[in-house]
Amino acid sequence: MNLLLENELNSALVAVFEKNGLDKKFAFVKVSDRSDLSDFQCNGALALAKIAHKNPREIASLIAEELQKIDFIDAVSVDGPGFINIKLKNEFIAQNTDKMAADERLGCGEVDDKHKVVLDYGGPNVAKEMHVGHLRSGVIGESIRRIEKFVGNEVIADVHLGDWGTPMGMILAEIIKTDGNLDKVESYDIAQITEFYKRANIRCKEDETAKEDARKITAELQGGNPQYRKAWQHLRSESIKAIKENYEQLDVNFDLWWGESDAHETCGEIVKIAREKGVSEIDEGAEIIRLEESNKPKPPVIMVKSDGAFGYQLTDIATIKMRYDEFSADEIVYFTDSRQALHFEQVFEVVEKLGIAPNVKLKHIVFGTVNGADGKPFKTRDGGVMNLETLIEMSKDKVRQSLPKAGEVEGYGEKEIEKLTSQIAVAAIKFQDLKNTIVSGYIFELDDFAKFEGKTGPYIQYAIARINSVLRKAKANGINFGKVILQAPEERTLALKLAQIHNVVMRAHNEKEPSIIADYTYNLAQTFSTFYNACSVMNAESAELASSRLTLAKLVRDVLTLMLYLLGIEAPEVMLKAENQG
RNA sequence: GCGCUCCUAGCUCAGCAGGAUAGAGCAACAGCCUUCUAAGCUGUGGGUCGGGCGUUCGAAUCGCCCGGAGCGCGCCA
Repeated sequence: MNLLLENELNSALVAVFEKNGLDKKFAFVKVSDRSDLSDFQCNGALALAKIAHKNPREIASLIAEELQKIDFIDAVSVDGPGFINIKLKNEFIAQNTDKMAADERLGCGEVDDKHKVVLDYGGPNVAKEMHVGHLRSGVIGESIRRIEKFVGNEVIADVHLGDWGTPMGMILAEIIKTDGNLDKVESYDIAQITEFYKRANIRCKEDETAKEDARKITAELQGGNPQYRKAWQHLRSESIKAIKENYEQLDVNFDLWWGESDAHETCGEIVKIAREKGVSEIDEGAEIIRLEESNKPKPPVIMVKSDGAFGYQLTDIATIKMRYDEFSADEIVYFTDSRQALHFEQVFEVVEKLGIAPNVKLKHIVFGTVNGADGKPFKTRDGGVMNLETLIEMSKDKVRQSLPKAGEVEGYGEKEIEKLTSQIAVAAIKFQDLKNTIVSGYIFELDDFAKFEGKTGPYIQYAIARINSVLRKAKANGINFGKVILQAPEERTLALKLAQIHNVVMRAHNEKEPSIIADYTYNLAQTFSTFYNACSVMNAESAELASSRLTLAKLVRDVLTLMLYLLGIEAPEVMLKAENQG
């Protein structure tokens, strides 16, 4: 059950359209583009007129006349070429607001076709430091995970580690080159492991024989060489430990910690299935599957490389089979940047060809890369990428400057201040990322992740903190929650904005686009701030009005808190301020 | 060369199942703290929506062409 104001309007419109023999496909309203003229508008008359070759204003007038009679509608007008502008009665909006306040889901409905969805995001690699390039996938994925759950779907989130490719052979080769053997591997921590990887990476770029060694070791590792396996286990578990720390700080969560290596056995099965179906062939020593090239040229999928190791596409294909077999997933969604678009096109096509996951919806949500000022994927000045840890610390430092020191405020010792710092810093970072539409990517500006004014996470947290403060004061002054009365324009605007929640969540869900929620959340916080400035609770003209405003304020707080939750952001109870601040 | 994505205010971006004066944030400028937290609010200035052609009563939104940017294109993942 959702509490959209549009529902009643739409069904009223359908009745009017049917009565007049008009195609009810166009019988719907949307939030008005002209809030000065109306709350909602219906553009159906324009579309109908085009088809029927009639005067749009005539059709619009016909509809408007019928709408006038409806009791919850305040005013209807036909404007411009044939827009139908509708204003609702205040009492109707107020009642709806009361219902929202009483509803535990705040007026937001669930999806009709609940299903099971596997989300594949994060995708960190063993032995590689997590950097800002890893931010988007994790942050977006976490938000989608929460949205999916909230709308009623069953969700399984898989981090899907990169733990099975040539980089594994590269790092083992590098360690052997340095130590002469793998005896010391288990004493290495993540910093040392990362160092080895960096050196391996440089070496393999310059030295073809080093690359050759790495490939050989990779193939043997995959083949089951016990010595390599044992060393690799250590690299893997050390990496996971470090990765978990990073994700924990950002509140990015997973149900599964699968990796490419977990698909190894299934990879073998896939190769067999492909052979049986006769879709694979040997070409230049590799076992490949050719793809349709009718619409555009596409390289074939290399299942088994000429050295016997599995190609990375095969692990993704095998993983889909596993998710289908083990979880009977209805939908699998991947979140990676646009550079992997072709990869997933190929993978999905092979899955289809082999029939290993029938009726599973496979989606690749492509997002833009995090770019530097030069428009290319972000690199720091020294050519590296900024690691995630540094970014978080930097943002925290900025937050600390605006907070009181531990002990300065009663009840806020070191632990509490540190928690506040992290909540605000993480909000700044995540919101900064999430407010961008997925596809477009963004320019990485270090300062943006430590900004707390304007369209930022802390701005929204601040609005929530102010409401909490009002609620505390109201309680102390004996003001209770009451029925919503819409008197001031700021109250009305706020109530209308609140009523959009269901549509916002559903759109974000359908489009897999958290920025829709981010945008709305900021909008609502802004609308609230205007209301807050104009409509005092404590000094309201009457007790009824004070109670009404209190209900509105609390509802706003609850909606904002829920929206932040869906973005993966926490809302602190208070936002403290350092002495020297404002 | 082929394919994908993109080009909107000084900067970073929304808007794009065609519609009424193209919106935010930042930056700039002018106001607002004996009144519920000024991480806030109010207001001002700023745009030939990359260029052209077309479809349409109507195009930032759809189609084609051109220009510019980024990414990808068989044994890296």
